[in-house]
Amino acid sequence: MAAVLPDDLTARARIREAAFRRFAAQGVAATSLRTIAEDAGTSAALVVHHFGSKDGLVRAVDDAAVARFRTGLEAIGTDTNPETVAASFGAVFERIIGGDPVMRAYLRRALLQDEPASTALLDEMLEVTRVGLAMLDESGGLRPVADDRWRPFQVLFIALGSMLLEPLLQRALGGHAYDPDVLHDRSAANLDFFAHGLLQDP
Amino acid sequence: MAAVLPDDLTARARIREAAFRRFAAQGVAATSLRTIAEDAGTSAALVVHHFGSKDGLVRAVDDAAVARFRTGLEAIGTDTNPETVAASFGAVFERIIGGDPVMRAYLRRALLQDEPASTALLDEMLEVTRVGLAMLDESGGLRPVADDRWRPFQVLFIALGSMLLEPLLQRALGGHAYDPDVLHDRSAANLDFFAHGLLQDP
DNA sequence: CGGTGGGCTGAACGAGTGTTCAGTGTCGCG
DNA sequence: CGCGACACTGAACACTCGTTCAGCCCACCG
Repeated sequence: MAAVLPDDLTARARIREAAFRRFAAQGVAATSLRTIAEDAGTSAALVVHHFGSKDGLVRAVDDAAVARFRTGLEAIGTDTNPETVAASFGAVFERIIGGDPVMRAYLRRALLQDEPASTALLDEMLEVTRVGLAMLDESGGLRPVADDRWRPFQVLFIALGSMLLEPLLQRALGGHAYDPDVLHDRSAANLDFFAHGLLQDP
Repeated sequence: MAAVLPDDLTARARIREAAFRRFAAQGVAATSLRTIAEDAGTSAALVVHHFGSKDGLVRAVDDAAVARFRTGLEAIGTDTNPETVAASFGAVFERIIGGDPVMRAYLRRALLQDEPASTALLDEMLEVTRVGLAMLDESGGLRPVADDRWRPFQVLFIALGSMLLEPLLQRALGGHAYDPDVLHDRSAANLDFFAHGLLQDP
């Protein structure tokens, strides 16, 4: 069951893309070079020829994924309107990865490991969240709390939760968790949650 | 570097425990039967003798983990005081797994897969969350919202986020994310978040 | 034209995998 | 005591893994 990949890519690019998909779907350890080679329509030896070793391939795939993610992040980073920032908090990462199931699966696996690439990605997300919160704070949009260390994490958990537990959502919703309609509803609910919390005022 | 395991367990139990730790730390695919056997102080053949196959061992480890988790859950499930339920929302799962780093790592990996055991665990967590929310709602503690489908997930994401991203927290905090003091502060912050949200009232 | 170099291959290697198997020791029961 | 049942072992099996290597093809350059 070879994955269908565009023919108009170099073999090197086809290999990297095939590896990206396999790593996302089943993890690095469970994916053999021969499987990747078959997906890419080449031989295992060519994989080594281009990337030196399996580790080299893993690094190349990681780098490409990080770069792809950063590009999406920069496109959003130009948005400095506090109100929009607040409204899109829950949707920021989802806008980047909402349309890319393979990327979501890849991130899901990457976030669990403590390899350099994963570490960098996570720290970056946390930083973006902190910057956004700081902007919101300057404009007086944030409710003061006794201990503000946890706010970035709370925001991040809500934003990433639907990605990390996508399979659970899929099951519980009985449909695609990243369907545009579903995503829209969820973002609205998250914004409401950020604004007022869950509990009744006493 | 064989892991230190109690001598007063049957070989079968030692094997299961060693497998539990290895699976949690490095995943199933990256763990060989010989490594597990060495940790348990026995031979690879004995692993097969007791569990039939590696798959059988995986299933046994999964079952044991699920059982252990359920036991913790039942101990909490008897608590029906609405106020306590609200106060402990963020800490419910953390109280079960807060003192057990191996269990946390195991869950972290398990939640990503869609094997039966992982699926059952997650669905169970979601169900517990729903029941807790329903109790809270009956006592009038929940703020009415337009779309309440997402509430259980929001609660679950906050509760599970610190476990799923424990390595990130560890890095960002510069200390143990499940240190009792840290855990206490985080639970308080989460309760505040649930109560009032993050944003300033207009 | 010959030559050079890079993309690319199949076959092979050694290491490690899960699993099988014949056989050893050691209990408890009739 | 004898005997079956059971826990347990080392050696071997077939297989897959990542990696190596000699060599093929073909575009490009002098």
